[in-house]
Amino acid sequence: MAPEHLNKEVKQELVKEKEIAFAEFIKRKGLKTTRQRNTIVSTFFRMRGHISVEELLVEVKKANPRIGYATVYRTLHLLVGSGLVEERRFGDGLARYEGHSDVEHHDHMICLECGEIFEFYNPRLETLQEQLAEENNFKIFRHRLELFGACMDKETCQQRQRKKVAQAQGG
Amino acid sequence: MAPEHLNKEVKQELVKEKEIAFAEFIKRKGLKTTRQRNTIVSTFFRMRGHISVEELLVEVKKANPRIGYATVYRTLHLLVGSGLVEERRFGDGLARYEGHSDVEHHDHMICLECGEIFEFYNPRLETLQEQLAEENNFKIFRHRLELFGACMDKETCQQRQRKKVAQAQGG
DNA sequence: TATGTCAATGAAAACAGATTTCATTTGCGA
DNA sequence: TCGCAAATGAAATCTGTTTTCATTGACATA
Repeated sequence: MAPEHLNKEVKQELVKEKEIAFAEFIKRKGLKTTRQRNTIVSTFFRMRGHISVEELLVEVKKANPRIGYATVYRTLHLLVGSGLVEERRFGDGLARYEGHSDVEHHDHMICLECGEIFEFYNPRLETLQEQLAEENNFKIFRHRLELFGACMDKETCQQRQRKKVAQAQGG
Repeated sequence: MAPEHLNKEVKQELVKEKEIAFAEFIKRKGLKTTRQRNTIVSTFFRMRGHISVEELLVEVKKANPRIGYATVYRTLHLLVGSGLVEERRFGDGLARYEGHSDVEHHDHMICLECGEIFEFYNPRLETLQEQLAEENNFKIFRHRLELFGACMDKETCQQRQRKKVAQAQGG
């Protein structure tokens, strides 16, 4: 269930949740709540997509024209630090920022030795797949990614596997 | 079969092939072969991994100290344009360059409507997976990535599929 | 509510990587 | 060999981001 299928009230609820989560992060770190930060954070979470600093600043200035680059940059760094926001860089030299979606699928890492299955999720991976699909005129409905290997935590697990694979290198 | 399993002669052969491929690209574009470009290109292909401009320049200067930043940048852009080299950007603000491997596995895009299977390969996707695995103390031996969706070329294919998916949104 | 402290702010300067400029050199087709 | 467009190299410039620093403001404590 991706965010675009959520209705408006639910979205606003999510925005509020994120603002609260950020406020908690700020408090936890012993930092201060300021009008500027509130403006920037709530503006950010109300925007969609991959947001550049420039784009965000434009919106922020509508609420408070005195807020400048520096504060936007600093607040974005805090957002990234809080884990609520992801920084991305495509080829154009601009940093772009994206709020995490809360309800997402996950991919898998599967240990061939001990059978353990790790779930993971990475937004960059998702975006990249979308990009590749778009370049190939393909529209993704769902995908499956499975990484097969060995978990490094368990020494024996890793070592035993290495021998097995040496003779039969599957791509 | 990944590059690290190839022996030394085969590797040198690959380097030579790439140099030739680049020379052909240069000729095709009506550009000129120069000592500097040859030096930079052959130095680059003899290096491993994700190479920054700085790193490359250091090596290049060992062969010809008069070669400067500008020429290295310009040559790298040509290499990227030729398709022989991939530009990457991680978070550190430095562009990094990586020569394609020739013998690689591929992933799949699968059209659920017409059943067509597209093969694709993208180095960024591979690298990202490696990064994620490393962050999770996981060593990848192989992986499988399948993108399920619809090919946009065929209008009907795309449209019909969209209806089907609307009711059963698989992640 | 008033006070003191230290983080936060904003404007401008600084910074860093990448690109462009421009005078000079060089590759290469005629 | 000649002519000319492309390439080079050093320096200047550009652009996105970070830092500086004087000032403001949040908030714990009195």
